[in-house]
Amino acid sequence: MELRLSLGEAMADAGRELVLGLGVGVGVGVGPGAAREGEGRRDHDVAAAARGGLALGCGSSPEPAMRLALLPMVPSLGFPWPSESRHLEASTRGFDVNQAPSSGGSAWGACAAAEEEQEDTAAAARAAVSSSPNDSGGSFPMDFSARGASDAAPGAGGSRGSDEDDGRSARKKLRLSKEQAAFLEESFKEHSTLNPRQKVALAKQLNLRPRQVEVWFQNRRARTKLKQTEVDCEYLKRCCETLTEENRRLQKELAELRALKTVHPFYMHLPATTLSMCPSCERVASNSAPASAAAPSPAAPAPASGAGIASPAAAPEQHRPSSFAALFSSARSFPLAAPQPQPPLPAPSSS
DNA sequence: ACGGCGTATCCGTTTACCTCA
DNA sequence: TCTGAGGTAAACGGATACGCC
Repeated sequence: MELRLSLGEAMADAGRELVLGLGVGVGVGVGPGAAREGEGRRDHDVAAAARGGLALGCGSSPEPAMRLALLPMVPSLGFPWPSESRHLEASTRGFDVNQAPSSGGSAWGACAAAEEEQEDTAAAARAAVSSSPNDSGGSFPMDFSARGASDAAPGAGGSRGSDEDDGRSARKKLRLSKEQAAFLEESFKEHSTLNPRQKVALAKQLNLRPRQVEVWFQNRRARTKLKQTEVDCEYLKRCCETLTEENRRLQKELAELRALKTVHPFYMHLPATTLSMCPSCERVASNSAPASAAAPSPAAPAPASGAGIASPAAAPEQHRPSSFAALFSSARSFPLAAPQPQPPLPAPSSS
């Protein structure tokens, strides 16, 4: 597995909240399935992923064993978004992959008035744009004029409006001004999807075509998803490394124990009460019952076909592990992230 | 129930624009 | 100063889902 990771600077600096409950078999559900909400539309999948939440499910577990909230939680700005079932609550969002533009006011507060008047807003946007061509947004915040807006304006109004609508053959790609981008970013932080009214209102506010706003949000969602995928890859990479290290440690321990058994084959046939506990068993016992040192060891022999985790509740009265099965059955009780130091091999008792 | 239509989003791709060596 | 490579982001077209009639 080769993973290349390139986290954005904002992501690298972002405050992160890592909630782990990782099982061994890491099944990955990023966005879809892991955070599906209700209707089962793809919109929700991406939106859920865009919220910065990662759910890693472990196989059969019905609920995600791990939730990764890697992006900073941005306080709600209280924009007046219309409540729709497909829209997500603002409190759960917080992605700001690129930057968090500092905007003094509410983007949607500024748009609210524009949203009220809904009649033929596309035509109004056209008129607004045509009034300020090639102005690189010098009159922010209330007058957004894109560079080269005059080129983009004629196609306003129609979904999938193309530059060829006005007879031009080559599409002219205009760069949004910093102010426009910041405004869109603010809006996106509040809601990652737009309904038609919001789109038109934003377009009018920014002197852009609704199609441009739509495309910007689409691309923005794609960027968020890409960043989230990179973060997911990084986490899975760390998981893989941890598990590899754990596997390596267990293999080494197994080899040592086999060697021990070969040197002293009679070791296994001695009565349990005459055996001295090997360091690994000591470790298992201490991990399983740290609070009750005087209590019988819970590291009882586990069935070979068990789930691999010795259950203290299921363990009958046992004094000491009489075989190495307890060791193997309890291996999973070790915390993955904190490999245990390797104790030296016990000097085999010759008595 | 089924199909047609309009509209929405997502995805992959193209391409204009920008930066830098 | 010019130029080409590479990156970024706007825009496009197709696929698909959903609601309405």
